[in-house]
Amino acid sequence: MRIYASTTISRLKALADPTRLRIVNLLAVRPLCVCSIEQVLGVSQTAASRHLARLQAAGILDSERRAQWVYYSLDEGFVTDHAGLLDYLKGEAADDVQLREDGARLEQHVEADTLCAADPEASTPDTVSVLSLETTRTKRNTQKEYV
Amino acid sequence: MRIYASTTISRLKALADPTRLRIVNLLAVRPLCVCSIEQVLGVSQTAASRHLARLQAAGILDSERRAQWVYYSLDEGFVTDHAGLLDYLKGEAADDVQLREDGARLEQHVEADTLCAADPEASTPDTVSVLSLETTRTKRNTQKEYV
DNA sequence: CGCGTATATGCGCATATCCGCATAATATGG
DNA sequence: CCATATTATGCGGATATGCGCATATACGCG
Repeated sequence: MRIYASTTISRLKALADPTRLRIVNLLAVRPLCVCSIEQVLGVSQTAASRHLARLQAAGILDSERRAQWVYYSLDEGFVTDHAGLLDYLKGEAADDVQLREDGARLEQHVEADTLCAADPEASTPDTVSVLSLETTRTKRNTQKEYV
Repeated sequence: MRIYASTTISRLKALADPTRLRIVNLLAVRPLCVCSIEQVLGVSQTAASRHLARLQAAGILDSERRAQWVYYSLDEGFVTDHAGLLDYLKGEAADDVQLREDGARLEQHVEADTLCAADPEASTPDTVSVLSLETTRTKRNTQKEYV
């Protein structure tokens, strides 16, 4: 197995995949759990999990477990240390049909409140217990008909 | 063979390779012929040619034949349309040991005038004939002892 | 604990990538 | 035309990547 001399390479490699770029495009809007990403992008659970792991290994994403769900978000260090790269990608995304459609689809799900679980941004784990989230949506598959 | 939905992906894929990033790092300084790139980076002729072709296919490099030599340079359109990406890469290069060493080695070759052929920037093909280049260096292998 | 949901991972397969060797293609000069 | 130098490319092998299937793991709940 090859070890890359620079992590610049692993970052670029991580971003050089259509599905992973779509994921970063979504997470630039807001953190999401794995099942939401599956929903919005229409990719398999396996693919979503694997691509997310790859992006996290490259230092691009961070993850936080909350109950059964794992929320992925852009890594804070990545956002600050590689703002130039992120800005470039956002510019490219604005010109890309599929990435724009993904963003629109995400927005629809947010407005219709059809994402699999509560908004992770609404509160930090410290202030509100996971147990108090009554709006939790269950069973990933109940959403699949909407797609 | 897969066709990528967006050329953003092919650009990132092209850059997501250590040797190709080293090549872009050199060509950001000045255009170079294939044999000079071999010299400075210490890579095989095959590898240099293949990586250059990949970068050119992604729209990152441009090439111009002059006599037996093919000079590669950063594509003008790439530099203007993707300045953000290029700037990011330059910033990363400043922090990368190998890329800095490559730059220093290139500078040494330039100052010692040990590159394989005359400076392509000195003149355009229109103003000065190829035949007038007396400083042409020949036989790629004569330089190899210096490495 | 046992069950259901969400996520991660081992495995095999198809394909892509990277490399070196050999050779072809291009260009110059005698 | 022939020899030489530079660059490109066909080929095969080693490795990496992406995917789906099946299964393991983590978590909350009753």
